[in-house]
Amino acid sequence: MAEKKTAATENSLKNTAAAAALAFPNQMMMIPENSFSNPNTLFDISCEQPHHQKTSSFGFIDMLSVQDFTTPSSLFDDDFLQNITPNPSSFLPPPSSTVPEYSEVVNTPLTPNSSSMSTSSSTDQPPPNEDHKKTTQTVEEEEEEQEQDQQNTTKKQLKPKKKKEKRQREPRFAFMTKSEIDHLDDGYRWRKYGQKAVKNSPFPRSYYRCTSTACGVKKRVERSSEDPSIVVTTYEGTHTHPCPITPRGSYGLMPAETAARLGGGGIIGEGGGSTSTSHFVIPSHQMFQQQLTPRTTIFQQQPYIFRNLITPPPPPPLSFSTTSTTTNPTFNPPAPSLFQERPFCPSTSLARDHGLLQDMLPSQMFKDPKEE
DNA sequence: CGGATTTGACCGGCGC
DNA sequence: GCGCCGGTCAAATCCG
Repeated sequence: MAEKKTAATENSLKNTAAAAALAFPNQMMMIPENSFSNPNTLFDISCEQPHHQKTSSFGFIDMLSVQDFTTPSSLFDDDFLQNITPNPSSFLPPPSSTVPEYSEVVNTPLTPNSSSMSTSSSTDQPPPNEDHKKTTQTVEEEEEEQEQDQQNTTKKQLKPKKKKEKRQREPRFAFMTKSEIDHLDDGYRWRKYGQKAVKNSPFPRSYYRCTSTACGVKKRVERSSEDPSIVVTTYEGTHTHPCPITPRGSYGLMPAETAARLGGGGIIGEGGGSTSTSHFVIPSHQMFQQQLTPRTTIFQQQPYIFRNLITPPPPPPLSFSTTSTTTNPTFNPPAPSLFQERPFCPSTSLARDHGLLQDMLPSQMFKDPKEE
């Protein structure tokens, strides 16, 4: 079970990265979490976004569901892939190889401003050496810790935890989305369990948990204090269940399993309940063009992989909440095929994702993070 | 009425 | 040791 979970975790990381890259080609950035407050990094790619932004308005859902791009582009290099998928040839690697939670990948910023992003890092990020320790941890240890962690989590965090052992965190993925909607619908059902005021920010941070039992995936949603139009969504953990999305429209074609591995990623649907959703579609060829623009900046730093997607402010949110790819009045989704063409083949999705991941991000982005 | 949200309290980690 | 802060709990409340 733990093994399964671990593998899933790894896969989620991989898939999420790929999906994010696919979905937000020219908007995606991976940056340290505390760089969220730095709008410059965002504007670097968002404000200057040309007209094509409209067509790049990828929804969160789309991002998570679109995976089957078969592009020859090779934007990922092995470094990154190995960090994300230590065992690229196999998608059932030993759990210890997962450790994406501390995958240390910092991408070389493509923008001048990005330096600010690379310098900052989350406070709870262990030093690289520690990462290594983690990665070299034995499978048993990992599993035990994960189980313990899970138990602690499921039972109650108020319970005394094992000393020494720092609470291990699931891999986290942060998305920055330019949206009026705080809680983007990703196809999963979330229950809000807390809200806290964010220091130095007028906007509170909301805490959500996947409502599915035994699924400990959490996410945090907050707005950038610098740019209120930007929503930072941070996922933590991996779904252990299929996406509960209602089979509406083409989204139903997305393999639930894959969605579940997306660490909060999923497909649009009723899942979010009252929350509105973003929905964007972009043609694959366009995506790849865009992702090659200089404004595409991707940062990764352990233990998180941050993806910043700046999506244009959605029209009336409700217009995005549909699963139909043609409901966006301001944007003509060229490719329902993005979803429909994708074979329902979860078992191969990982391999696909791997390839996608590799294809989606510039190799230079995944060079040695410490080069910064 | 059941599920989701709100919100104040609580806990643990961390820095000083 | 203490205070700050992020994260979580859980009772109260809201809502469909």
